[in-house]
Amino acid sequence: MRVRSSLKDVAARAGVSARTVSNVVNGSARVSAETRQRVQEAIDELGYRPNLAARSLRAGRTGIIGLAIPELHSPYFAELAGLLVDEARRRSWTVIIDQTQGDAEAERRLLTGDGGRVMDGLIISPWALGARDLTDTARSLPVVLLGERSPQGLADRVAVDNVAAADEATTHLLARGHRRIAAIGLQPHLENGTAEQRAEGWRRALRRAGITPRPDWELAVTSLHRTDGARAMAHLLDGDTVPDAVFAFSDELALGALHTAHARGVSVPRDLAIVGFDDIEDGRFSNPSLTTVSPDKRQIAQRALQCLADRIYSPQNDLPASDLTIAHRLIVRGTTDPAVTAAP
Amino acid sequence: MRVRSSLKDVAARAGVSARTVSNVVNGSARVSAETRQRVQEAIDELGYRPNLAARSLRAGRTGIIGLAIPELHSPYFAELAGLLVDEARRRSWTVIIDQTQGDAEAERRLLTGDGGRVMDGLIISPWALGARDLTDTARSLPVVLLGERSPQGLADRVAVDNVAAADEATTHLLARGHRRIAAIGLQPHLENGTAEQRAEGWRRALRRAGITPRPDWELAVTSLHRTDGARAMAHLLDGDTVPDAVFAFSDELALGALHTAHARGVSVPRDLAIVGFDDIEDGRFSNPSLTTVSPDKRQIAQRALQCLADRIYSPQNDLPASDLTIAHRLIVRGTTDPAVTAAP
DNA sequence: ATCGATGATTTCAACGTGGCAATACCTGCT
DNA sequence: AGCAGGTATTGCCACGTTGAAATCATCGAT
Repeated sequence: MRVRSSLKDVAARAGVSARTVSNVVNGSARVSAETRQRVQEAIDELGYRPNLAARSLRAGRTGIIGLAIPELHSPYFAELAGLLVDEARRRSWTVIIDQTQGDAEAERRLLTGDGGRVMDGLIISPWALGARDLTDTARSLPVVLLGERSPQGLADRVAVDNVAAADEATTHLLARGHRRIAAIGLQPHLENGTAEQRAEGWRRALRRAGITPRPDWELAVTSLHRTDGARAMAHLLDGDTVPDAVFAFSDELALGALHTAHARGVSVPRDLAIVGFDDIEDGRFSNPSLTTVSPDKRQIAQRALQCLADRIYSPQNDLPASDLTIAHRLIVRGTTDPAVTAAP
Repeated sequence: MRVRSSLKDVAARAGVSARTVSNVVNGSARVSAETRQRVQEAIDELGYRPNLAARSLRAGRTGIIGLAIPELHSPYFAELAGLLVDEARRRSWTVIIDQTQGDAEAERRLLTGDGGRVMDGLIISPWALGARDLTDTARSLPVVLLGERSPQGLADRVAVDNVAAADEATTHLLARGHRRIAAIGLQPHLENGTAEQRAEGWRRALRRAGITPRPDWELAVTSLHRTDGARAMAHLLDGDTVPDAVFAFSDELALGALHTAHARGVSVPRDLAIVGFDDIEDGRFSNPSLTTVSPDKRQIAQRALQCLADRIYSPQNDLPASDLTIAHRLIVRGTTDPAVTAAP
């Protein structure tokens, strides 16, 4: 049981050298049809499979890339991870997924490659780590950052234009006549700047409409889960002035807010409009369905892998860091437009 | 840039042999405090990291296990994957995730280890592949099946008691006075037997209550997504007799059904009660929140990894296949009980 | 018959690591 | 001084694969 045959075994059985077997497996050199067939038979009979560890040792590459995300159970990251795994397979790479849980130590450990280096490259969506922490790693390993920018210009970056997208979402609410618009999702405790950018877009849109953003309506959250959104919404509803619209920095926050509104008997979108961010599957099927900013996730996956491929296969590590802006669009659904009910 | 130092480099710098450096790294032999410190300094200065490919080649193990699931973007699998990754890290294993998309070829390719073997073991949740296909693989690689049973007894299996759980869910609906109970989620096109087991539990509960299960109320779906649930619900509402309750074989199906009910103006739970299966996060925050069968996902992750560990570290591959039944419980929420509204 | 060219196959070495056994060194004892 | 009984360190090899270069065979042209 659990027998493993090597090139040598196959070679012995086929009566050729190990190198010839290697050539057959890789198609790397010319091999006569006759020999090829004989070798192939031996391979099949022995059930030979190449040993990837040996191959990697020789080649200096593993064919494995890492994906570091805060958590896999959150729909946005799960969807993104799925797309990345697919896209990686298309390039015959395997993906190792690591969850950092927004833990700075975990993110750092991953980046420094503690305990050994397996990955040819790394795609990371940093939360706890600031851009400066990423600098060292990017020097020794191709790194693509999702969302966060690397100041030294050592790693590529793929992200949506958060300010513009948030502005657009807020402007949509303004256009529908809302004036008392709160924002949920600030994360002052994290190094990550994404939330602040979205807040900036929200403020910008309000100011343009002649409205002064209320600081007490910039609601901070610990994480981006539904519970946090629910709690923030409850807080808003308990306030002296109640908003007539909410821009949540993630769909999960938005869905949590929606749940609280429903539980408190606040009618959405009549008494309260809600816009989310991410366009996760659940938002399409919530009641009412969720208006949201939809980043082109497939594009994120494709671009991130393209960046990685460029660096991994580049002879010198002299590529300038690219900063790719991903397309996004506002999808109007039931939480801002009463006319929308059916699922797409 | 992108320099990699090896044991040899460290050895040269510290003025010792490569073997001694190896000893320091692994703590495998006695090394004098003085030497250890000198070596450690050299390691730090050079930023040495052990080469895992070489280590694997030598040891015959990679420290990597595979996780094959149909799709990562589906919340149930995403949550489960997250738990498995966590649990694996606790055992210092890394997880490679592969999505089979319910594609028989993909599942088979993965199992036969086409293109080389990296994994020390595999946890697979088979859809397209029947149990018999799994037999060959399990002979050469430790395999744990999630849900499906291996007939030859070659692979371990971890699953909930689907029949009992479905029976329980249906009995709950009966206890609340429902009589016209439909089932959504049959998958006659798949080899996977899970759906059929849940259908069996549903039929059993109905019969015990003196009700003959209507075959036209066993609704088949292509996949377990919200859309499929929405479509099935629409079909039911268009029928001559309309059910007063629905048991959906997954939470996603249930949420899709809930969405359609809402869109059609059917009040849940007053006119229609709904029970799902999986206890995904979204169900806790839907409006109303979703009654569901909750399998102990953490237990699934722990047990699956325990099985794998047992086989990987077992000197002979002579362990009998274990068949572990995972605990589950019915969580009653808003879609069956009007008294429940708030999120837990 | 000899040479060159082309194609097919082989030999050699090396990637970085850890198991094994050998060696060097030290301490205390007779 | 010689020797047993440690402890600390080292050299050699193999794991399975592939790049580079060498060898062998074949065939057509001179």
